[in-house]
Amino acid sequence: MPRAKTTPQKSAADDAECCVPNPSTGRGRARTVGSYAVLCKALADETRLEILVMLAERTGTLCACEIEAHFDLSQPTISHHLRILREAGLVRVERRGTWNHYTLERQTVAKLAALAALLST
Amino acid sequence: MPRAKTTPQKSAADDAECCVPNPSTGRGRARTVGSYAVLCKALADETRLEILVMLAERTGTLCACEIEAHFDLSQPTISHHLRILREAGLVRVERRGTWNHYTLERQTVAKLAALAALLST
DNA sequence: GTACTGGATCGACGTTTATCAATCCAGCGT
DNA sequence: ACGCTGGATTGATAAACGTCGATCCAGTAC
Repeated sequence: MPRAKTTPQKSAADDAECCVPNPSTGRGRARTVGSYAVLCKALADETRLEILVMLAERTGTLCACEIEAHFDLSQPTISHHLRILREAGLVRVERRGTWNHYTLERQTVAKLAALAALLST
Repeated sequence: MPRAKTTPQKSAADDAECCVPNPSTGRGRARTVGSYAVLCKALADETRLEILVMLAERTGTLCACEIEAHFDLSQPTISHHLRILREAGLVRVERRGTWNHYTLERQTVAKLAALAALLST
């Protein structure tokens, strides 16, 4: 606990405080963070990041089978990653007949940029 | 891998292709991703995100004791999170006497913006 | 109808992660 | 020298995560 207030003398270092007095502690928007946590969690995997880069490189859509062909992972694993990306709002799926076409949800990517901006303030 | 690609030839479905022909198998540059994965992993925790927001709100530094006082977590847990943030290059620590002062490493935050830009291409 | 195929879901297994209590280390003060 | 204090390190534990094989479901083609 920051108990350094008991001796306010200017003994050796007057500013030997542990930190700045910490006023009002801007506790305000440090609570909106949960929304970004799920987003970052979805991005915190190399496979998922690579999928997103694949989608970003192609402006069009990409079907799941092609995504799957790009990795040495099993089909359930890719399906699992796509599910996480979908639930995070990072990709959108469109069923065309039997095949699923995925597109990047750039609106959610913008949220990542918003986080970067929030931390640059 | 029994699910090997059978390369759906034009059996009967003329244009019912699963996706665009997929030429050149763009396997190229989707490899830079590993660098971003560690960054996102460090961000993929609510506590760590909140610490970063605290640091971003204050332009100055923040000592570990004050960070610890903000959470209901034990001291080793906070120390663990700070370690991960440090190893990810997101914060820089400066030992002043007994206390450790942390500052946000905005250069690394810029890397997050770079990822957002990469995905917006 | 049956047969086939793209994809999701279900268990299960091994690894990683967040958390804690206990301990250890390094400065500071008397 | 001591004691005290801020922080890091060390196990240990429980939850979450990534991966797979097996299975199931929904379209399509025959």
